[in-house]
Amino acid sequence: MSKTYNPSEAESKWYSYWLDQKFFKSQPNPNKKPYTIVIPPPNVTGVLHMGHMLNNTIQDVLIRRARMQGFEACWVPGTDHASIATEAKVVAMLKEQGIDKKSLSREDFLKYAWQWKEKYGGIILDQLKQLGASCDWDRTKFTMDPDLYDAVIDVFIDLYNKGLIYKGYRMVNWDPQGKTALSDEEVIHKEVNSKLYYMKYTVVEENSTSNTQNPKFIVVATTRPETIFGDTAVCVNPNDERYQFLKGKKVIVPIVNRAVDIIFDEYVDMEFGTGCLKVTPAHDVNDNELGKKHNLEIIDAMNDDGTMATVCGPNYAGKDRFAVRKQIAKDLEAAGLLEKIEEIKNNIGHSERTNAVVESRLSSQWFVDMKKFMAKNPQVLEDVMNDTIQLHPAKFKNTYRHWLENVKDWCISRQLWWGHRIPAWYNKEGEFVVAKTAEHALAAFKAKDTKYSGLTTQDLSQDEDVMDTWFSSWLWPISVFDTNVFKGEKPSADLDYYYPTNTLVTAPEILFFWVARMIMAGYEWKGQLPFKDVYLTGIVRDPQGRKMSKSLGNSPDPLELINKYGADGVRVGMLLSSPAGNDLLFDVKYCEQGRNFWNKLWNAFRLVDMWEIVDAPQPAENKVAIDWFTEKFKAALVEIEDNYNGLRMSDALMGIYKLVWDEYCALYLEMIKPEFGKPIDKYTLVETKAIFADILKVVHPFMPFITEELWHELADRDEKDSICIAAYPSLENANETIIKEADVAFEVVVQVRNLKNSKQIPPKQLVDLHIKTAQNAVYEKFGGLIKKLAFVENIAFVSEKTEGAASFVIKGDELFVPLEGMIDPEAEREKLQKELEYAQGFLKSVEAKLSNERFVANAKPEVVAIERSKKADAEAKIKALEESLAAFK
RNA sequence: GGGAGCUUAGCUCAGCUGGUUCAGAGCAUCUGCCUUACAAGCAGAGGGUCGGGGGUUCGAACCCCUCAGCUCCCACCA
Repeated sequence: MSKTYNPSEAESKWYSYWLDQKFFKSQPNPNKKPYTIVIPPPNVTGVLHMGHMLNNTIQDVLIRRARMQGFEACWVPGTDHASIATEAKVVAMLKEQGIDKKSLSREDFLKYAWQWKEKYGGIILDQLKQLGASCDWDRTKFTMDPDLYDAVIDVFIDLYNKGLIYKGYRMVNWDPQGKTALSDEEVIHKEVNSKLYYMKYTVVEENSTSNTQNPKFIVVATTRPETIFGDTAVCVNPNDERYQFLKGKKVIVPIVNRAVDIIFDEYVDMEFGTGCLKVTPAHDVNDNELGKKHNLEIIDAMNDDGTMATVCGPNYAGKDRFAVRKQIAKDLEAAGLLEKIEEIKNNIGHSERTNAVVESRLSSQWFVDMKKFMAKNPQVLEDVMNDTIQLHPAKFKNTYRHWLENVKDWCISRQLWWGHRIPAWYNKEGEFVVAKTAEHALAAFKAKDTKYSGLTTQDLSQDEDVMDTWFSSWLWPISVFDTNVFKGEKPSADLDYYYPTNTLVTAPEILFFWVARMIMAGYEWKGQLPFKDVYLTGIVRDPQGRKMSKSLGNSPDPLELINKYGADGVRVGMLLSSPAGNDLLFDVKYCEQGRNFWNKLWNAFRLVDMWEIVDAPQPAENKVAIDWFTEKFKAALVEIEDNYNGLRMSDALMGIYKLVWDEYCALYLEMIKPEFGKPIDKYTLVETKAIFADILKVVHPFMPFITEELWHELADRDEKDSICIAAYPSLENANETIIKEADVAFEVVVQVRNLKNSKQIPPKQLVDLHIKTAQNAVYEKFGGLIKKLAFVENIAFVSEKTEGAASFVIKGDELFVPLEGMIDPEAEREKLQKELEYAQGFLKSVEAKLSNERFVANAKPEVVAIERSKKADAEAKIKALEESLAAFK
């Protein structure tokens, strides 16, 4: 009864074994170099999706390989509190229970939020375990753990004290659904179909006696008629001939019936719309700039939830902005003040998290002064540009630079409760100090001025807002190891040892959100870069190239995939098609291929496992097979290593795949395989198992479970002897000679097999092989293997062409397979003739090159030498072919 | 509107500074095999004038120009 492999059983068995044995646990070890990865913390309440699968498989492959290579491998897991996303989920959950967030106190709301976090938090980490992720789980961190929370507060205070954080009343991106400010990076611009409304503004004539019967209008085009309540001017270009008559005039804003000034500014594009721009300083960034320049009044016409403000009057106040847009259009039409509506396409900002249409809104927010910050930390840009920090693929360097060179101040306050609360304290007059606690704040007030001497902590209230999630994640590579360093203390032993980390694996979408800012934080608080390599993964798409999304339902459930193909199969499936930085079109067929791969490995083991040992000398061809494979293995390993070093994970995997499938299974095992039921010599079996063990090691980072299973099947091992801590095979240069010789032998095998195939001779039917060559040695050395692989009975060296034989030419050697009666001489002749013509054509092109003086003079000597040897080879081949052919004449 | 990148076999992609192996890999396809490790397999085979055009060079998938198509990022034109 042959053994079978059950992936799910093996996966749970070996994963708990690894945990029990603490193989993933890491501590600073002065005798080893560290290899560190910090996980991009997934949302604490998230569930595993295909992007995580890809991302974490890559990290696990890297970390497992490093561990086997003798590094002190440390992969730190954790989760992110995801302020706005989590708060939105909790609000939705409460709503389902009939609870309105507004009815809750901050404390009560946070209680619910924490309950939610306890319930759903960490599910995703358990899912990662099913994938085989070898994280040091004892180091699991959460961005709102007390110490990490503290670190964020310390950082805020530190930056404030350094003058790098300021509070400002400014135009910010406002999410009316989340009712919070957003940073520029959280606004996604999408092209949408909009309407351009042409509205008539009546021109006020100074001389009121002039014809009121026939008032003059100017027409203003806008996509946002609902903001007319905030209009405080109409602007035209001073060079616009059409509107010169408006100088010093006022116009009446329709519906609102307010007279506003005409202002002139070159900002206005004469080509767009009518060349008249309504200016709404409270609701548009540009209008706001114009407002400042021309000293305009600011009228805020909208509430924080996107409904219209009371200033809009009873007909509109309290109604949603989009409803009012339509209503205004109607009302304008009714009043005869709407000239036309035009369909246009324009870009509208949407909230990254809630997808609500973002408003520009004036409000009081906290900002990080990025220009100052960058001036202080020029390495943030330099070290990426000079590859001290390497981005993979490198094309992202440009993107990175462009962003940094145009970086805007970072709005870090969010009008939410779930997050790190801003450590600013206000007195009743609204004056504030930044301090860690109310007590500190009180002291700070008192230190500022004696007029605060009567103040008590009761008089102080803390800022209601929390910070942008990324304001905690940017500390991640430091804060998972040490949080006191932000207080200005000496770095902990952990931080000193593990930092900087080695490789960060993440998505290009968060290059600015996260990667760039981690680099900033790294220099600011540790004086050092946070990682050396950044591997930017692509987006996982479906086979049609569409982004995987819940609404399309085109995303497979990762856990179902694991169930079906085994974690090993899915890991391989993810990486088979995933060059760094390119999107990958995911198809389950890759998982199938992955499953077939581990199945292949398993069957190879079954074969090796069933052989009985015989006490006999080792056959010569087995020795040759072992020698050959040993060199082949070295050569493959060098190539695989090179791919790893360039973080070309798919290429590394493909190298391993071919090593296992083509070289080890299809060739090596077939070479040494005894006849069915026959035993094998001891030496060969021992060697074969040793080779197998080395192969398992190389495969292990990609397929950890089955390799662990086979590691233990292959030999008796005690419980400390796991493949995940076994020493990775060392790199050695291969002896290319034997590899090249073997390639000639394999060419013979293929030719013989092909011959049988084309003549419909059963593959296992024995044939003879005659070889006409000047160099017998190679054929003698590999003769045994040729016989075995090609089912050849006798090999004879001949000096003349064999009659009645099929023939082929390899290099300058002629080979014959006598097949009396099965040969069509005419067909043979034609085949040889064709080959001859090809070879002659080839020779001609080589000769043309060599006879070109400029080639010989200009080309590198190596290149010329190569051409010369090509010429010699071609000539030898032609000679052999001609001889073969001559026999037919 | 600015910037980056892509176009190589039916599909997904390699091809590092122009010159062995330069036209490749995996999958798919076709042919023949249920040969006791594996049909989730074995043995073979076919398939591309490297998006079009022009140029530089002894030599171009690779460098330059140009045209066409696609993708992504950034950006406040109502």
